[in-house]
Amino acid sequence: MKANLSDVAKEAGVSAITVSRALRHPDKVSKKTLDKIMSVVDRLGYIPDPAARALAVGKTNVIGVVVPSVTNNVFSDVMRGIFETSEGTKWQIQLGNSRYSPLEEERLVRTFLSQKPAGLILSGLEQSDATSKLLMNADCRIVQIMECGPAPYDMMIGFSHIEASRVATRHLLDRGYKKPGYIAARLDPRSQRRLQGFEEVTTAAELYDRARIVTTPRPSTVTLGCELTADLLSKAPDTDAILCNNDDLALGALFECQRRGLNIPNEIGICGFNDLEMMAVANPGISSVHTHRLQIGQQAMSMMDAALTGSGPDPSVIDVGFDMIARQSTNRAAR
Amino acid sequence: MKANLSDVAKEAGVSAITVSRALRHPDKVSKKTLDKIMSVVDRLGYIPDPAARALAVGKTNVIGVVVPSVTNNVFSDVMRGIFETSEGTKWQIQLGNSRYSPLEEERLVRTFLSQKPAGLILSGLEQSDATSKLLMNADCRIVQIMECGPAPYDMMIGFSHIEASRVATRHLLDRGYKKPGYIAARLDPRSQRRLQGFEEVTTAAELYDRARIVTTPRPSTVTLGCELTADLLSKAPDTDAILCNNDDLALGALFECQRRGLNIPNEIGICGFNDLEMMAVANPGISSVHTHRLQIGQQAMSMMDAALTGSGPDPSVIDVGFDMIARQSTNRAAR
DNA sequence: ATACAAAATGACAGCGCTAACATTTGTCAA
DNA sequence: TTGACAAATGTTAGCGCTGTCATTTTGTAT
Repeated sequence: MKANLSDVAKEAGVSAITVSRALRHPDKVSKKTLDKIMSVVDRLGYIPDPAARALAVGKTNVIGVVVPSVTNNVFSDVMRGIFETSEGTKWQIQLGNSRYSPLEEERLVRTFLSQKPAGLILSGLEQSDATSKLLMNADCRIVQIMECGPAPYDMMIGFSHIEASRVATRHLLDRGYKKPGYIAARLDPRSQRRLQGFEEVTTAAELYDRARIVTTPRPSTVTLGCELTADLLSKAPDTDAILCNNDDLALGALFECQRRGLNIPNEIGICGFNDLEMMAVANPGISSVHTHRLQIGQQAMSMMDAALTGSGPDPSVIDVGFDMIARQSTNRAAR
Repeated sequence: MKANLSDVAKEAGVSAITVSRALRHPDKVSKKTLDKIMSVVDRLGYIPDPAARALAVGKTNVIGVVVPSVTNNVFSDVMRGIFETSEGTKWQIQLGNSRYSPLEEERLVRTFLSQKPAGLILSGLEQSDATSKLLMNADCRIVQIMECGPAPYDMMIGFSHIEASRVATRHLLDRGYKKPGYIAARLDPRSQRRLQGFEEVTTAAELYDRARIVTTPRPSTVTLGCELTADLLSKAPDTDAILCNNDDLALGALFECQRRGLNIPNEIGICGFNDLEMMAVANPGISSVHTHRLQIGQQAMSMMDAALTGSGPDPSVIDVGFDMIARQSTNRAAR
């Protein structure tokens, strides 16, 4: 039923290898035979078998992508960028969900590597030792995404989370908030660095108070944002600003404060992280650190493509930065 | 460097096929040789080459999943269910993003089929003619998700969107709203059926008004919810309830109405669709039709697994239903 | 017309694995 | 002890493709 190379070859009156060449290196085949072969390919609906090709070449067109979550808005934007940019290229995206587990990540990397992928896209700087070893010896290109840091395996694109949260914290202090708190869910390494930035800056300003930091290992949701805010306000009722580890929590904080009749931004300021689209239209608009998630996905994929096709330079490490977006929720009246 | 079957075989003092059997059909190999082989496999860190296996067997362990969006909350929940449930099985998920384009879907199905997948998971009832033909002749199991309808290719899991929106519309009428409007973005087939349900019920109640239906092909966002609401209220200012095609739009509607100082639910009622987690904690809580997205993903995957491993019955079509969740946003005071 | 290089095409082997069949080994009853 | 049968293991071939090298064809300069 399904045609293979030699079927096409027979039909076109050439040898199999010529058909292979026509498909892979059209410039190595005369115009005339190329045309004939292509017409036969069309007529027979021939589609090359990727497994056979992979076996012969020892490489696939697969690019493995490991993300810690498929539901998190941040990663879905990144994924969208990757998918978008991969379209029209020969690269085939294969997605793995590590669920924030280094062990699961290791398993995924192992599985991906066994498929002889052309490339691997991973999140973050730190991997388990075993994963690191696998990656160092891996015979494929690697892009680490989301963060920027020293010693990439290969290529890297992201931004400094600690610097971003320093900027957000300073923003709160600049606006005159004196008792800022911090709420965070599921502390992955990036969240930890963000918390660290907050601690640094508040400590330097002598405004650090351990009681105003509320965290939980549970996954982040808007509902959890409400709960953590309630927690924070019961432990430290005089808190006058909340820096949220992400925007889900920030929206929850907003809802919770509204319910309590707290005036935002005067009685309490709220600042999120990531700047999800909805932050701009909430009431009041929520200040947030805008992160270039889509761009990270897009550029990760185009770096990968450039590296694999050998086209263009190899920028290797890109810091896409971030933007502090100040909105109503931290726009405290001068006092 | 990397060990293959015959390396293992040599080391274990058996033939290659015995190693293959030890790995694939351990019961066909004596306990003694099995142990020996396994220890060599461990020692050499042998990992089978999936491409070679695929070529020999003419089938892979890949299950192709085509979703229309990777950012939409609905599909990220479904994806999560699929990934979760695939863990621990031998099935390898391969994700494709059709971006709501039937042509892109066709391309993806074609690509997936060329890889001889074990199964395919697709969204919705309708595919392009070409896609349909591919699927009917496909040598793999198929699960259609999100909707329930007649004539599945193979298996199916979802719910009736038209019935769900009928119920939501009746809910609004039951609560005494007399001038309900409808807002929708990107009208995929499921959204269209939801709109249809709204039209049916309002027409039957003699409350249908074309001017109260505002749609746009743009992708759905909270911001767009604000805009569509503004549109609706400018075209038909006396609208007293908004049924939103999804929860992003509903949240946008809430924000917009708040900004206009409209009392929710008394001056205007708002009802969403999907019941995202945040609906419950918004102010006021937003009524919504709860859909079992995670469950759809999970069950789609377990149906697939059962069908492929031949274990368990073959329920073929499952309607997971939906639940109308009434909250404050439609709780109009009796008048 | 001849020589020669370059372009186009082909023959062959092999990537790593497994299905199908073939052979050996083990077990048990007569 | 022998034969019959089952269990365990092995041999062979081939899945569909492409790299390498060999051969043929074409184009060009003399």
